[in-house]
Amino acid sequence: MKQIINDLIAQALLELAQAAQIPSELSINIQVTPARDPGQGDFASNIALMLAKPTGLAPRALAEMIVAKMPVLDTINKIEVAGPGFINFFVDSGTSHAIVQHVLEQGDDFGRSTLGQGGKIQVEFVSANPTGPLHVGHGRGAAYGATLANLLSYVGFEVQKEYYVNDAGRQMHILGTSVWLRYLDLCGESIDFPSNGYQGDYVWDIAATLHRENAERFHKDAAEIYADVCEDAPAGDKEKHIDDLIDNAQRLLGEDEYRFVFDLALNTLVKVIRVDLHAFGVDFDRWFSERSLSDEGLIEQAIKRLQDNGHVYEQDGALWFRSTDFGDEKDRVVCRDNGQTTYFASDIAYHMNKFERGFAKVINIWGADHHGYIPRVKASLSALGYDADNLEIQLVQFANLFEKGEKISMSTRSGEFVTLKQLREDVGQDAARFFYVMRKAEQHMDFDLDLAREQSNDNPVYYLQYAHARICSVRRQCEDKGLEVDINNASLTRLDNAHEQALVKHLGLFSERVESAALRHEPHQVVNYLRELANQFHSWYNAHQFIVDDVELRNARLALASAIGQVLGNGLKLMGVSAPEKM
RNA sequence: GCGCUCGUAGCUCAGAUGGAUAGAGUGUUGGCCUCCGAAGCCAAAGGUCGUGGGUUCGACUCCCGCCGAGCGCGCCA
Repeated sequence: MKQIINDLIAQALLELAQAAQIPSELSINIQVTPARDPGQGDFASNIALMLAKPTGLAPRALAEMIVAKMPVLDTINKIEVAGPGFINFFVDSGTSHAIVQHVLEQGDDFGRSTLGQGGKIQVEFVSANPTGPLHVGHGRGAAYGATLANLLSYVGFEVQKEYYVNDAGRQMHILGTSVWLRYLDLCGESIDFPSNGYQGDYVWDIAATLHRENAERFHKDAAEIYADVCEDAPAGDKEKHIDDLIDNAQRLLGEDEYRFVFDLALNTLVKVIRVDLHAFGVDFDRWFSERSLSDEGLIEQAIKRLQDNGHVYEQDGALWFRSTDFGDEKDRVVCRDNGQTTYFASDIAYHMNKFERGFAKVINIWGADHHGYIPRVKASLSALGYDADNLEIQLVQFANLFEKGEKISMSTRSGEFVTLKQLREDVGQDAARFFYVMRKAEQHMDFDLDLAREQSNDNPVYYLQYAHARICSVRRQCEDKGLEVDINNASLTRLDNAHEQALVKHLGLFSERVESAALRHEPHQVVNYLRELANQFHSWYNAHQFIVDDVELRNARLALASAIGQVLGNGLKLMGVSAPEKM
């Protein structure tokens, strides 16, 4: 309908141009928006306001001219000029009502589109270091990423969901060494656990498994372990302290044995994370190992390609990528003076690999604390010869947790955090998923745990689910009463009160809203749409009886109700939220 | 100091490419179940859109200054 109106305006403008009443070469961007008020019809365009200046005509006069040139269509009852020069379109109710039939016919596919034309798009999200279980801070990215992937898929993209596993690097070594030290404790050694080690209970669990299955295999003497180790904080340097311990662990155990402990810790936690996410309704198509990049020589390849393109120089014994040539604020080291490549070098190789895999678009969902990292990654893509615009980095702000009115400070290192699993068990899967995507990603969000726990029945998600359950209940009532119900051939023109007309109009906006939410990466748009739909439904429900003696009217109302239920279900499914038939 | 994300009702938040009278939820106050599910509906109240300028027919939206919040600014990951 919107497109039809768009065409109408375009045609009218063309005729006006041909009649030389307006200049012919105008850059026009016709805007047709859903009207906000029934008195303003169904759709409105501000075209006359926008063209007032370039044509030198008064907005209202121009609007009248445009309207006069518009062909008469039987799908549009009335076109009028209002306000400062808006053109309002009143769509024939029979035409509007067709949407109800359309929804019922399309069913679960209503709202789908081919907008993406099968374009390959990758969404990488969560990608938390496997140094501990996921906590509530990771939940937002998980829920958001999964929903965004659903949306993109729904509008016709071929979407691949990926988790980048940081299985190389210092943090993982600290974890491996933490596990080993706990293991030594279980072996009876007296261990002064490093302040910078990972202190969560899960570290003990992994150490216990290591001890149970391997007995004394990795047992070394505490005196040797602490030989030549820098003193821990507060007297010494806690960073140096842990690094020395890692060095000793590698030396005493040897490469293979050290790797065994390291991999046990890594694999255990990756599995914990995968199971947690699955329970949260979030599944990935691929878990990409950071370590595989160096194993397969991709980091070398990436650096060589940068060198070949002339974007690398040597200084102070290190290799630098001249990212300032591409807008970064300073150049970045890719290979240290000790010969080791940096984390950034891995990331360059990783992103190169993403595009080598043929993705037309790559979306990274990052915590907002990584925003300073964006320019250098984009710079590296440009330097490698890719269009950096095909990498879209979506930042997600942290959710501040509040409990008993106080902000909870969390730290993976200290083991003090609320896990995603705990949250899910507290407030329920549906509420947790819904809560996270209710708000715009860039918006700072307060997450009141007490409220989420104690008032979970007041969570907005129930408002939507309740509407769906009510609709199902009405259908059950009809069955119980043995009433004749034929929603597929209903006389939809009987839907003539204000509530019904508003609902019909709102149903017609779903597809467009889903597309907008997908392209703009804003799942909350769907949430808001559904809340409005549920609200209109509840109002209608309270104002009118559905199960009436008039069969024709009853069928019409049940058809509309069913269509609403269908759209609610489709929308909730996109967010990973269930649409219960009973509550 | 520089950069990024923000600042909208008591609180939590919506307000796409600038458009008509800035909206929900929650909280407060008052109504609605002999009637399809009251986890609902209706009504009232609540605002200098952080602030000061600018751009124009029109600014919550765009530009600049300032105030305030969070986060970044390593040969860490």
